Amino acid sequence: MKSLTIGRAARLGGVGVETMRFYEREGLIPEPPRTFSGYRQYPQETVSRVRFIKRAQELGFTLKEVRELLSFRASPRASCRDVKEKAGIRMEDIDRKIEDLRRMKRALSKLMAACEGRGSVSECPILDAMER
Amino acid sequence: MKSLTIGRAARLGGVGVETMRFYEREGLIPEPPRTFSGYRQYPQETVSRVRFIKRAQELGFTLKEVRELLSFRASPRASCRDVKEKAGIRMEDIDRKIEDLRRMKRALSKLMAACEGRGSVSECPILDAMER
DNA sequence: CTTGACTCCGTAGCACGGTACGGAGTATAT
DNA sequence: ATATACTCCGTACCGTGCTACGGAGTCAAG
Repeated sequence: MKSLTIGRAARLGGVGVETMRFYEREGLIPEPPRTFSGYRQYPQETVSRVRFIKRAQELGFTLKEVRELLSFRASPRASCRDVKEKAGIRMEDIDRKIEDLRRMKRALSKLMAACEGRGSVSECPILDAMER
Repeated sequence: MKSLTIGRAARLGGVGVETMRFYEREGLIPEPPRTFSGYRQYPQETVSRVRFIKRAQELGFTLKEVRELLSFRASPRASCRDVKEKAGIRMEDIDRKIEDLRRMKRALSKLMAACEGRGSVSECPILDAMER
């Protein structure tokens, strides 16, 4: 099992070098051992961990939540239910966000439909609707 | 037409005093005249401007975009079409965001469905899916 | 006239997730 | 041997939209 330099680990994890160091500062990946000259030596495991983080982000989890998920993973006391609960919170948040965006979309498309797209701004129904 | 202190204008605009000063720094509202002792004296107009900003935000516009909309409003060279164009960009962005969220939602609900919600984390399908 | 609410200013901080800088030392390929 | 690429560290900065602080001065009501 050979270890990886930060650059290689970053490439394999799909992030930048600075992001690796950022994750370390944030406690998302453990501090790796160092070479004699101070270079970080990452085990393969850290690469999967970085990918875990990225995948969780794609599902909408914040880094704070990712930290929790990671701590669940580490603790044998944690149950599947804890994870599902977090996922449920995520879901609700996603639903809320979708709803907000739909509202915006409806309002905006109504305004856009009212706007012919010609004439001066002084008669623009879009701006008009916002003015008052 | 009497002028308003920052506190009154803020209340009427539905924002905080600090927000008024922030908007001024950001060039979103004009610098008002001052009293002898340095107090800002806002015309009613500024209140509508603040409300304009708030409404545009509700439609998903960033403050940067709001600045553009405001400059359209000010310039007689700008046309309704410019505004509609910005609104179109907003729409596309909203659609993209909704799509992203839907993707997350789909993925997440699939994972949640696979998870019974009991047992140890070591067998949690949600975490499993993220690990690799 | 006093009290309390308001205002002034500049600067700093928050959350979020990174990104960049710069000067030094180290590793690697040729 | 040398050129090039990589790594180290601390700190500062990005964008987004505010929010907070603190000490001093001012205004309005009673």
